[in-house]
Amino acid sequence: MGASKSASFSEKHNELASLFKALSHPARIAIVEYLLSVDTCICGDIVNELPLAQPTISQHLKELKNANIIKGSIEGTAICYCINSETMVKIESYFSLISKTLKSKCC
Amino acid sequence: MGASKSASFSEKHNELASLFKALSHPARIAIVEYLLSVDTCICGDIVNELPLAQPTISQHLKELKNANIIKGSIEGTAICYCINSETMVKIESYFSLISKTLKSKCC
DNA sequence: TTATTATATCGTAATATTGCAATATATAAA
DNA sequence: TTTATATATTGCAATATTACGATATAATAA
Repeated sequence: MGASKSASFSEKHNELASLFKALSHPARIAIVEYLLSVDTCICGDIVNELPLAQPTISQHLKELKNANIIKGSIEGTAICYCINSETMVKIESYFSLISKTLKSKCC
Repeated sequence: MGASKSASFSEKHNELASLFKALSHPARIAIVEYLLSVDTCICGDIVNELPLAQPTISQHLKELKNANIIKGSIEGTAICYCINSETMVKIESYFSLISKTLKSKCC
């Protein structure tokens, strides 16, 4: 058989994996970095920033939103996306803990 | 068509995406956390720690090694794996920078 | 109401990932 | 050398992801 024995793993491990999966595509990294680079959150022009068709970008945005990496709110005809800093801080803390744990080790 | 327009994205975005892809499976998160939890790097028993067959785990270990998340060295019959702290620090720095950037923003 | 514009959803083809049985490889022990 | 043990590789079936044309939805403008 193949694919997805996720039920065999802990909730925590599955959640972390989902979070990283959302960041595991160059288009989604590019979206995150684009949102970081603009000053405001009015971002109706993501489609013009990436070499992908509109439905594809819409799909990537949906995945980032489902993973709580970005937030979107309706702003007239456009939708205004921005980064969810809570999630970013959460990931930062995770790796900070890992670094700390590693410092008290042999390797 | 489908899958992988990675050539359209920057080297940096592709590298980051690969790194997160390596962490995007619960089994691989479980491996990383197991390696963190043991004191030494002598880790010939990863197979017994996870609900997956030996070839599957071997494959996951290979992916983590390719992404520089873990290091492995031959230790007699067994192979001794441990976390590559350099990579972990690198990821931590990336999210630290993101957090900092977000602090100087409106949202 | 009828465009126009921005975004989402559906359907589907191409491709990638996951998991494992079978098998190969390599080292150590007998 | 033979056997036992640990890990890697191969091949393949099941499943998931990616990309996009076509189309739907929703809000504003004319």
